[in-house]
Amino acid sequence: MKLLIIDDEPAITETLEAKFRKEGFSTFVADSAEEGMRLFKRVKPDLIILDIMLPNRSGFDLCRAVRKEFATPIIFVSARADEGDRIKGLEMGADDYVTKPFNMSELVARVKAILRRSTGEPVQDIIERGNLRIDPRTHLAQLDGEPMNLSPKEFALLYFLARNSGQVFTREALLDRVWGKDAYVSSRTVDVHIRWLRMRIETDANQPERLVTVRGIGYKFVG
Amino acid sequence: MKLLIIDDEPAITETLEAKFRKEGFSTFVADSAEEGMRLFKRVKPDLIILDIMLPNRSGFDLCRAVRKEFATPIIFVSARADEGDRIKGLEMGADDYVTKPFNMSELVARVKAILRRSTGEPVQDIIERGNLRIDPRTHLAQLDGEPMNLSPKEFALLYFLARNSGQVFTREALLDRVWGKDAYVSSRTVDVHIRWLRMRIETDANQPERLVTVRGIGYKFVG
DNA sequence: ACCGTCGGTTAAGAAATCGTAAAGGAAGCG
DNA sequence: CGCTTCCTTTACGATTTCTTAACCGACGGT
Repeated sequence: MKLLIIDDEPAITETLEAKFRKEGFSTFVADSAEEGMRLFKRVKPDLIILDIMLPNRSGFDLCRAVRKEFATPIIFVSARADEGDRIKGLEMGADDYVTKPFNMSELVARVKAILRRSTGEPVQDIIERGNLRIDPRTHLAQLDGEPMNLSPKEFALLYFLARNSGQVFTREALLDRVWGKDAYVSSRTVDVHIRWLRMRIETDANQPERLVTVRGIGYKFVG
Repeated sequence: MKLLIIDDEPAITETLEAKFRKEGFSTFVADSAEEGMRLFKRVKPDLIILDIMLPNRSGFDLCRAVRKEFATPIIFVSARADEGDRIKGLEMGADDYVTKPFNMSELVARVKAILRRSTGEPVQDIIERGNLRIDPRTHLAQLDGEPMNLSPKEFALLYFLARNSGQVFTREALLDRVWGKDAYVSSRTVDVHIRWLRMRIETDANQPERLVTVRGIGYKFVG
């Protein structure tokens, strides 16, 4: 299990690193958001422990950047017990929020709980449907073994529909669950993304066999 | 969805049971760890709500025993806001940890969230009537295994009538419940849709056996 | 049998829905 | 700052679906 720790206080990072190594994790440390982003892309950690108060860009920005493409669990760490920050963090998709000074054992327990939840068997990570293979962990989608170059939204939409294969979703439901609950976007936007996906995975985009329209309802993945 | 509640305070279990039954869960109650383990093995619940403070063996032991073999989600409930317990609970594999007194609606929300994550599907809505099969989740209607291509209204009407098989509905009632309360259309519109459905599911459209007219009243589904 | 009402049937026009292309804007990146 | 990629909106046309209206036969009461 790989852990990415992003904090600019050496005292903190050293303590965390020692503790988590003892618990059997591989740890990577960055002392800025930029360095953190670089490391993230390179090592693709299983979880991020992120300090909000960072030089230059705040931790919020990094969280947003990561969440745009990946579902990697993020735990916020902050010196401020500010309730506003807490809410902001959780709204942004953080999986947990811990204020300094924190109990080290508690943090370890929370990390383990989140990892168990996010990597546990109920959620099958890699999805295979016919000649289609989607791996959310590496953010790689393949068609007949050939990597497709999907945009973040395309990927998220295809992954969601393929994961819930057969089930029909209205455009609104897709916006809720792929775009996010608070995305105020025209529902026709879904159509456009569906079209782009069809051009990639359908042999004949006029006779869709995988991404099927259910007239009056929405779309579903078949296969 | 089956819920196993393990707590030795009748006041708590009764409240929980009432609330979750109202939400549509099947509930099973045990007032000790031993009884809880017996019930667990027999009913294989989808989720366990577990009090830590139990006579004889503590809830921790039960959690460990269950987790040795099964991945059933467990929510801990405790009167103590003791940080040590909290950590212990999370470390042991609890999926959540709630301290008494707790907000009932919040607990329901957490239970639903965890179940959604671990099973991915809510309820079984599929209707089967003879050679007819209607699945609203995939929006697929089949006759002898062959998919019929129903329009949205046709699908909704057939699903409603089949679901309330045997019951007669006036055209107005059908408009209310299939078209919607605020639909302002002629009641004869129903006749037309009934005809289209008959042409699809009746062997002899002149002698309807499934979508039967009740003269002077309306229509009913037989089967 | 007669007559009034009810339901069956059909076709045409209206309305809704979807596919598609293209333009503008936002955000990331060097 | 300029470039690129990605996202969203919008408009128009094609197609499907819905509704209405009209006509006709069937049924039931008298």
